[in-house]
Amino acid sequence: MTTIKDVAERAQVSISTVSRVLTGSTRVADVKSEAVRKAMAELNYQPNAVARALVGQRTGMLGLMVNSFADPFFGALMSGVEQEARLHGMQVIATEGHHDRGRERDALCSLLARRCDALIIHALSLSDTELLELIGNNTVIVVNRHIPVIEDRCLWFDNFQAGYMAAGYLLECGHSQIGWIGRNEDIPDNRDRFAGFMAAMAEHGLVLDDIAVELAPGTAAGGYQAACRLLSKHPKLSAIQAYNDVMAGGCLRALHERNLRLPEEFSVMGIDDVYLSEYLYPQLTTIRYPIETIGQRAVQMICTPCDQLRSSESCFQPTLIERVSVSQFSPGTR
Amino acid sequence: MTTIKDVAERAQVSISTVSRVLTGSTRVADVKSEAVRKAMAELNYQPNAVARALVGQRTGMLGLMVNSFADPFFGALMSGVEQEARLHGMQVIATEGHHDRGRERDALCSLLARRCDALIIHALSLSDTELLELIGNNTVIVVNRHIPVIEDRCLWFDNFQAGYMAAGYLLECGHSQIGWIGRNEDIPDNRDRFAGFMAAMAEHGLVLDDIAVELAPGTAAGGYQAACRLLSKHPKLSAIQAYNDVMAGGCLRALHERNLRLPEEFSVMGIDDVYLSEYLYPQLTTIRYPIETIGQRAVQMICTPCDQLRSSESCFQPTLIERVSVSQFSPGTR
DNA sequence: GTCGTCTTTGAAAGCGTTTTCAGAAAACGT
DNA sequence: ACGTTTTCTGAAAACGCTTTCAAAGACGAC
Repeated sequence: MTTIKDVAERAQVSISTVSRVLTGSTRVADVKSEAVRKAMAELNYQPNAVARALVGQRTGMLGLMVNSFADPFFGALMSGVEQEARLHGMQVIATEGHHDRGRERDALCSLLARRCDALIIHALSLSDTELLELIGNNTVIVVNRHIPVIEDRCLWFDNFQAGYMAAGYLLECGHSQIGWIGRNEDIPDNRDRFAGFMAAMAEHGLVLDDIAVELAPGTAAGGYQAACRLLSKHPKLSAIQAYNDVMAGGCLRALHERNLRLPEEFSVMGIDDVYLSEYLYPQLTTIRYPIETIGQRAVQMICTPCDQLRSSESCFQPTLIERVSVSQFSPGTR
Repeated sequence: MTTIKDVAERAQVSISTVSRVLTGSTRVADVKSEAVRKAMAELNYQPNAVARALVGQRTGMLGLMVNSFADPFFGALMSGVEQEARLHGMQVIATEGHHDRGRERDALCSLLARRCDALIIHALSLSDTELLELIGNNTVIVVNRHIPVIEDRCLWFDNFQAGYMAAGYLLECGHSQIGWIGRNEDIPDNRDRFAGFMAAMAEHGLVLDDIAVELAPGTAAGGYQAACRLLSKHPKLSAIQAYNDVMAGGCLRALHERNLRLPEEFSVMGIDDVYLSEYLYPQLTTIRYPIETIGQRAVQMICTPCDQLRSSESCFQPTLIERVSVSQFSPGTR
């Protein structure tokens, strides 16, 4: 690799001068500056970002931890982060946490050791305390999580409202026999969405006993299994609300297998609005979780000086995406 | 940030000694080693990876360029890369190329400037020459592309065979009126898959004129549009072969809208076997592109000494994934 | 012609490590 | 008790850059 020294030699100047034309910090005489530029081009010189980071105490790297790269939800998050990062001349360095405490811990340590200028974290398994301890006083934005102590550095989603809105929409469409398919892990997202769902049901005079609930892993297969159980136990159901789009996808399969015409005979609703939901048949009516926007926003919070940052909510609100999978309840169709 | 110097001071030793217990390169007396370890723990010391990289001429970073993080195909690639990288103690640093020459160039330069130990590249827009020029003599694995000059550092997929296999399967199922939905961009993948498709058709005595072909952007929407055109122009079709799963997804929508019972009345086949295809209805029969494996393999090629590397093919072979979307042709069903 | 001011430049220190080198201390053999 | 080997340690150089500092010239004012 050619270094600043090689350039200096070739251009017959000191390395300080080369550095100066590189950073543009100080005026250098046109003759020399030209010579340096020529030498750099001839040697195909590329400044060493590692050395720069060491002396400048700034790596230009943005550490990102997500659960899994393969999950479209995180794909969207990463895309949002990368786009905005590029705008600010930063490079994303990413790790998977895999919903595992040890891995999440390792991943964070690794990012920290690499001296990222800031971290964007989506951690599922670490407790608030552990997380806080790990991040120390590094610049960190926590995504999809509300940790009161560092509320100003969290961006989260109103999961309660999402569940509430979803159920509200189904009720509005005339459904009253609505099943819930949730995750069998006790994570806050699940709790809150279910709580929102229940709140809407309660407002319509429906209480827990009336409601069909099945829990399963948060995968398509899980959604499928839960739907199968739900359908056999509660034949009068006319709609299902799933924890998220992925589970809703599995749910749709179960319904197709029973040869139900969708959405005429049965309605399904998701939450998240991932990439996937447009491809499902019928296209999934869902609640949008603006995860890509949250990714962008996180980077903005990091890269924009506080006073320039248009203040905005840390809690993102859900919006209803009306597609095809939910229809007006028509009794007796089935 | 606490440095090695702080630790040395607290442990009453020189920084050399601290460094030695850190790397484990040389024996140090138990007393001192203990003292150092204690000091490190008390100060919560974490070695600075940047400084290490500078002196060690090794960053432990693996640069990865893909088209888009949000695309499930690349999600799978990234997952494969990250898993294997972690195994080798390397950190992935990722960029999007966005199928844009300028961006791909910038992205590569950025990764190179950061002195990644190796690069894994999926570039769509850069020409072979440009790519070769950019990578210089850095360690690089090129994915999904066959550049003869550096064949030993390429991993690609037998797209011809994939197209051939897909068409072969449809023909085997008794279909003879088969449409092709391809991309309207002239990229090698598309060419090769189509060529394979045509070769299989030719073997069965079908020539170009008999075959319905529609081109569109390589998205679900593109697949949908192409399918609509195809179906209206060629009412006798009983099957469609799509360029990939995503387009096949759009294609399925067009068929659903026509109220065809799938797969009894119409068969659809994809290529890639992305995350998505299991969620489609009916679940997509497709040709598997082992992209995650390719990602792992790329990292192995980088991190494993040549002599230990079980030699294996650079060209990955397709496999048929039989799901539901293709059925035996039964004349008159429709 | 002398002085002060400005511009431009190179030397050198420093960023946080690893590693080489050589010296000190301990252990060993006779 | 004395040389010799071995073990352990600290000083210092190096990695490639940025930035401070001070010196050298250039320039204008008096």
